[in-house]
Amino acid sequence: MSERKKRKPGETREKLMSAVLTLVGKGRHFASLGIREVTRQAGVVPTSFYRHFRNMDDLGLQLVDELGLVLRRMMREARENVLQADKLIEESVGIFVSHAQANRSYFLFMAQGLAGESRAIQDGIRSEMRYFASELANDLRRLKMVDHLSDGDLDMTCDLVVRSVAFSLTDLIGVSADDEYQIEQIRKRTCRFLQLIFVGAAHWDR
Amino acid sequence: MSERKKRKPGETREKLMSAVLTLVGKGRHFASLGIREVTRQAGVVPTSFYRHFRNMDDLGLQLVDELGLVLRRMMREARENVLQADKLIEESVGIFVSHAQANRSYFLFMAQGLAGESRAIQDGIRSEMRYFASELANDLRRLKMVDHLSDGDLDMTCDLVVRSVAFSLTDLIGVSADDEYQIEQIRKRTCRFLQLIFVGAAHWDR
DNA sequence: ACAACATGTGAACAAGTGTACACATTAAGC
DNA sequence: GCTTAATGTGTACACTTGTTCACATGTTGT
Repeated sequence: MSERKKRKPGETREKLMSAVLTLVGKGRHFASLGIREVTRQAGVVPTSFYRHFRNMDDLGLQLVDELGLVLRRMMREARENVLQADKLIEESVGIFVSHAQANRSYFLFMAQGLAGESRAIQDGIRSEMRYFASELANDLRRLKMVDHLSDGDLDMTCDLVVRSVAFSLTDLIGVSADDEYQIEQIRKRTCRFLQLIFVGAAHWDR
Repeated sequence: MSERKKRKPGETREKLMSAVLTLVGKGRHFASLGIREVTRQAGVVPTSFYRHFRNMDDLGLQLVDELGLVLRRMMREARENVLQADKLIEESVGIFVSHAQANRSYFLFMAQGLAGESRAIQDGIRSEMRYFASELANDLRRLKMVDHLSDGDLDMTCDLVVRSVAFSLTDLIGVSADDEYQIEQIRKRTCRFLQLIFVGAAHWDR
């Protein structure tokens, strides 16, 4: 295979997907976007859309896949940086918040998709959250922090943790991306939520 | 004032608002609805819309107000029926789930609005949730169940409770309205979440 | 070099959109 | 009963929408 010429393959595809993210980042809702609007934002003729996607839901599903990559990157960074257990929550939530800012549009899209119009996208995002929760359960087991919990109870706990963190996305929506004070408040509150949950888990028995 | 004739005042207004709820109940997202589509569903000519609302966001805001009434009715029913404290969680979650089924469209609209396109609607729904959480805190204080918690910690706990219940709305979206088994699963899981949170609150200190 | 293919483009269409205006009907107040 | 305001209706206009088609261009494999 030789080196690529002027136009990289899949360049328009990327432009279309990031056009959606741009519009979502500007406050638009995915469900209200049309093909023409997206192609216009991407600087491409409407017909090009069909070269890469069958319809908007198709594009949304591929965005969910990219979202999965973003989440995995975040998870890896958390695993590398959270070494000692005592600051586990603070570190993890901090990494989450900074990723949510760096990839704001992806997380906005995620928050929208959970109650969005496309069932397939809903399921995709829910599936990503389940995977995330199960990985979290694995990590907690490995760190020997939850030996007294049954597998089912640990899964439930991690599910609740992931949900609580995900819900804080709706808080982040409400503040402008550079309002450091408000973001710090959200970060602290999310930490307290998780601490409360882990205190509950530590005293859970039945 | 005399009795009303054929056309009740505000009849079209109601028809428009419930037309939106009908469409949302069918799986559509509020952000993707247009004036013409709503008036068509309501069996009304497009121009009538402007007699009652300035635009779709205006209608959405008035729907948030009605949602507030629905939530208050639910709260009243919970207060009447939850007498003994030992079954507090089961009873409350049960009442929530049954209300969420009876007013499915309202709660779908609520779940959508949290990450919706209109900032005003987002804020409205968040405000309803805050009110709900503060009322819950009052009740718990009155029942003498949380004497060891400071006001701030109690507020946080109730906030987390309300969020967890609200998040289960996104679960209810995913199942058809008559899938009793799945709904029962969601009910049980939500109960466990709340139990875990309350165990955490019972052992919370600092 | 040439065929096969993937990708981008412009014009075109029918259908749907938001909104304004003038007009009809009804309800309420004097 | 008459006036006034509120509410519903039909028409119209300028745009936007999704989608198709025929065609141009560039890339790849042989």
